[in-house]
Amino acid sequence: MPRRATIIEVAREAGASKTSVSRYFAGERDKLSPALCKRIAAAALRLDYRPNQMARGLKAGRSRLIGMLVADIRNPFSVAVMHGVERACREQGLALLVCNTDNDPELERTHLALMSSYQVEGLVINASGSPDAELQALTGQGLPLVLLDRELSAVQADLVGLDNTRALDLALDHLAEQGYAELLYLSEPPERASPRRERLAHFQAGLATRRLSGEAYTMSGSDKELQRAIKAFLTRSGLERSGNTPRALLCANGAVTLAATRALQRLGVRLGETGLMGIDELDWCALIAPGITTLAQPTEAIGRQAVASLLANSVSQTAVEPRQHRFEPRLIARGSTRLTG
Amino acid sequence: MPRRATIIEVAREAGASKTSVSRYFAGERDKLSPALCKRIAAAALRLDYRPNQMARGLKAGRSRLIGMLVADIRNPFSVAVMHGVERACREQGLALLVCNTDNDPELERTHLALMSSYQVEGLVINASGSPDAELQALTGQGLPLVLLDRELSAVQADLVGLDNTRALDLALDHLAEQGYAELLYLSEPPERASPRRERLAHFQAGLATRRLSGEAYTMSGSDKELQRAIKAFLTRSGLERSGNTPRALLCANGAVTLAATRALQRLGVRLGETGLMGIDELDWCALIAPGITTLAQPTEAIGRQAVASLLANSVSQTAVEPRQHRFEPRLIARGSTRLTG
DNA sequence: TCGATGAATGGGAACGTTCCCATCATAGGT
DNA sequence: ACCTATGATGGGAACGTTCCCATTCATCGA
Repeated sequence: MPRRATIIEVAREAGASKTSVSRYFAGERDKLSPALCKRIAAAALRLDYRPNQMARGLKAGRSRLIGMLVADIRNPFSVAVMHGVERACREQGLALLVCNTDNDPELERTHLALMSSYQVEGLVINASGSPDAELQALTGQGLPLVLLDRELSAVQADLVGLDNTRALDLALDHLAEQGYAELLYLSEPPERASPRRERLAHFQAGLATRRLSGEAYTMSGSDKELQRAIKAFLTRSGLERSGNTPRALLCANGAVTLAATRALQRLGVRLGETGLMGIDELDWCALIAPGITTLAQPTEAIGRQAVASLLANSVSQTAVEPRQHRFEPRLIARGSTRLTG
Repeated sequence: MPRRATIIEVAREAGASKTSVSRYFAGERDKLSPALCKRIAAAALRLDYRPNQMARGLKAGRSRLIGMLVADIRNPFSVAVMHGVERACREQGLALLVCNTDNDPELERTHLALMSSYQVEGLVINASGSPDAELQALTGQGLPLVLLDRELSAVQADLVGLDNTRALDLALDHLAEQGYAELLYLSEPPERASPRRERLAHFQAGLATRRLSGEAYTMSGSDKELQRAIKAFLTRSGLERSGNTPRALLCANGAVTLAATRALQRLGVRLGETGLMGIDELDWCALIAPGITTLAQPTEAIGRQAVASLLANSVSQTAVEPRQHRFEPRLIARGSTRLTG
């Protein structure tokens, strides 16, 4: 079983020194004479040489590795962003070490330690808990961090994510325009995740100016419970105006949209007549009866920006003020927010 | 900015030698006296020491890294398997380096080289092209490989994936049982991906014994084309029996199911009356009108088995005969294969 | 009492790089 | 002709580990 060739063997084969070979592969070919370059290239090809990244990482402290910590890898939003991150990394010649925490703060800590032990050069973090101490330690060591989607107040780092203010403005405008007057906002528990809090807050804040009435429900447990809450919202008599005003559900993210759709189907509700709108665009939103209206996040751009921020922060070692990169959602209007009456 | 502590510093702090500290962290604590263990533990804690995996990987040749090459990271099936792989790795103290090739054979080659340069200890490969030469080189170096879902005849490696024979038997049995007699099998181009070929072959092979008639259509291009093909299938007069026999569509994977569902909706077809069934279970299959019948793959198990195979092959250096691990799908019967008439 | 055994511990080379510094030739300015 | 700047190249230490090989010291059977 042939061992992999080392830089020394290439050097010997090419009749050069290991320094020259190292230079060649470190992209300093302009410092080498064309003749030497050619010899090294030939030798490397003959021996199928590839620089050992472990050795590189050890000596130079440059692992060329970016870590990405994802709260839930089965969330299509996360995967879509990851796709953007991956592309951006590739363009920079970086590899991506992915860790999924399954929303377990304990596992999150473990994985953070793991990534740091691999000397990652940057970390994209979609937090599940609040590993503040760990992250502070890492930034303290000069490791560039980017927070993805979820904010962590104790951590000085750039944030990339959705412009939640804009998102809720868009959503509320659209729903109001379409004639819905009473809204039920559905969200997962907002305590731990900052976008949930922000969205909820902006939902509440945006109602008055549009003369909408609305309330929020937090999905804590079972589908059953959610179904009951929706039913209660839909069947009770009008609040502000007399008679039955058009009502709509607004879902805080893709998971909620899924659960809400399920519940509405069980209740036998006709979409459109009862409005339904969700943040996050998913494959199937176009397929449910008249189509579900969504706000699509520019996931690819978010991913790319995450890497860009990382790179920017690793260049300027001086601790710059953390920046926020908020991206605009795109409204995809479909039948679920079209009153048929 | 504090540099990270090294093994030497821990040794000094603990009043021990670096060898002992190394032993401690390599899991050879039983070779150390309890007193020394305690001192080292305390020192490591005080200095927040973490072994440098790059150095480890260099010296011992053990990177503790597993590479996973995914053809399409936005495919929910791939992500689900990846989730299983990740869990299994975690249990073994392995980290996962993920590369997405976006179905680009060229990129696949690049990523293979990348992973090998990180000295991964095993490779899970969901191939997009046929990087035979590269993979042979890697196995030649003693790197354990596992093929995921897609077979590569030139490569001697275990395969984990779906039992496609069983899958098509299940599908055809179910459809026949439900009273459908004429089938249209929809697939993406079967040339390059072995499961597509296998499924198609077993579809064709399984028709006769069940007295089904069927044909296959390959989705090459636009939704429009697919829609036209489906329409042709549905509207032409009965083939074997006179009159209109019940007809059904069978989709080779999740992506096809999505496209077919879209097409059927455009055509205004009622599901059930026209049967629809797909391989791969997706979030939304339960949500489309009467529910779409699917064959669910045990993705988690597939992922775990991939890692298990890797581990098995890295222990026994003797080239064992490659094994195939074929998993049974689970039928989830829904309304889309229930004749209402 | 003594060498043999074995357990606990430590010193140092090696893993494959990078990078500082040295060397050497060539050329250019005086 | 000489000194120096410049460019091409190479030697060797170092990065933080692991692991082979000592070394020490207590224990034990004869």
